[in-house]
Amino acid sequence: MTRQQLKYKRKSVVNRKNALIDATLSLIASKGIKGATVRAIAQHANVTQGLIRYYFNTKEQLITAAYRHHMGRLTQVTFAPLNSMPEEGPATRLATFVASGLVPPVVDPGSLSVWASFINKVQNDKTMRETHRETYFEFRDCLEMLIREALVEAGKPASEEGLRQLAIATNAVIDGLWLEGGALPDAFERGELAVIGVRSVSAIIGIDLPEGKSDK
Amino acid sequence: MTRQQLKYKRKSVVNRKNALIDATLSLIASKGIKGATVRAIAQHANVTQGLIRYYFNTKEQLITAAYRHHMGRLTQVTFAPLNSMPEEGPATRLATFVASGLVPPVVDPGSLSVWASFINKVQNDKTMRETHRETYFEFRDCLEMLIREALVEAGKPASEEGLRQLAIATNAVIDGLWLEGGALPDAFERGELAVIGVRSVSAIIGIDLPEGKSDK
DNA sequence: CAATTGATTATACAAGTGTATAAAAATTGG
DNA sequence: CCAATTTTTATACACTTGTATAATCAATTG
Repeated sequence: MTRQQLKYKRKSVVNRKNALIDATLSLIASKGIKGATVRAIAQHANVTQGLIRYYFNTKEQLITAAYRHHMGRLTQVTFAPLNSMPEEGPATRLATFVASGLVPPVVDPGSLSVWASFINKVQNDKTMRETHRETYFEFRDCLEMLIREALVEAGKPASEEGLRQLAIATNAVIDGLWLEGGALPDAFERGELAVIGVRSVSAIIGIDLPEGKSDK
Repeated sequence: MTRQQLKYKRKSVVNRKNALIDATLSLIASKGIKGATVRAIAQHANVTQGLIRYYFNTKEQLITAAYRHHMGRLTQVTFAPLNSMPEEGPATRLATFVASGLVPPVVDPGSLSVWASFINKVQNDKTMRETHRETYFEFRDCLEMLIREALVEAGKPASEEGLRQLAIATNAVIDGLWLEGGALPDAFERGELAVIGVRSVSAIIGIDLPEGKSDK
């Protein structure tokens, strides 16, 4: 009584894990957390459901890994432009950083959906809460540094408390525009959010920032 | 073979519906959307699970009603202070409006969790998308009006396009601070978000707004 | 190329899910 | 106070969920 089994190709561990994580994020992005069942994930990744447990002891582990992956990608995409222009002045660097978080693929309904789906787990799971906290402060500290340098350059240095508040405010502008762009993608012109973001940050810290981010 | 049935009190339709909606929102706030099962909701509302279907044809209906209820409450709490001071000047009214959305119970982990839990459904369900759209533009249009009046008062009227962008930016500041306050409640002092919010909006629109919102 | 190891599939299972329906209790009207 | 109606409970059901395990196939290695 031999059972006929489908043919398959073996993949490396990281390939499989990434494929499963991608399938998970893709499903959460489109159908929410409820759409990310083990069976749906397996189907989306073109494997059978048993394989998931071979790579992840539990579904919770897969979900947690997917969250880290998503946040890591957001961070990476946002920081990349900054790292590729180490020789520019502080004002330009700050403007670039702000704008890079306000265009696709960071601003995106799916990206927002994934982030939102994890919020509750972040609040209840200690590990995820720590990941979230780190991501947030990584952003904010970077902003604070960029703002400090820009203010020094302009000859208007601020106090530590002042810097903290400016960083919180600037971060809020970015997060708020990111949120709105993801929640109502049709309500804004292309590139509009980035322009508004840079202009607002410019006003908040009291420094003229270069707006016309050359598309190259 | 008569079965022993528990005693109970009958309640009015609106009372029951509200109780079920409250239980739903409470569960979503603490345990996320997955925690809001019909059985858990019924237990939280001290009824048996069958009753839910008596008041709501389907669980989807209950969820949708809960979403409307939550958004309506947020709107109400934010607009209440504004409506209670119709005789104040535009600047004061704007500052009050901004600040009222940046203190509890609007800024709150549970409130954020509920909002986030619905984001995906909002993107996929036409009815909920419309509710969301209306809520957003109700806020933004109100902000735009307050900003317009404040600018006129200060003798710096802006163009329509300029006003639109200022409203988007101001709304983003509020949303961003709201989001951060709900996601990391321990990261900010009490009242800090409101102060930063008013100060930022002040800088963005270029008008001095009264900061010290008297606690009365 | 045979044998062993490791990856993948197939299948089963218990628990939880939303929904459906009949019985029982509470309320109302005559 | 009895009959009719509405609200609430109790129970059942089919389906989905995450997990567990054994069979089977692919790759590696000697």
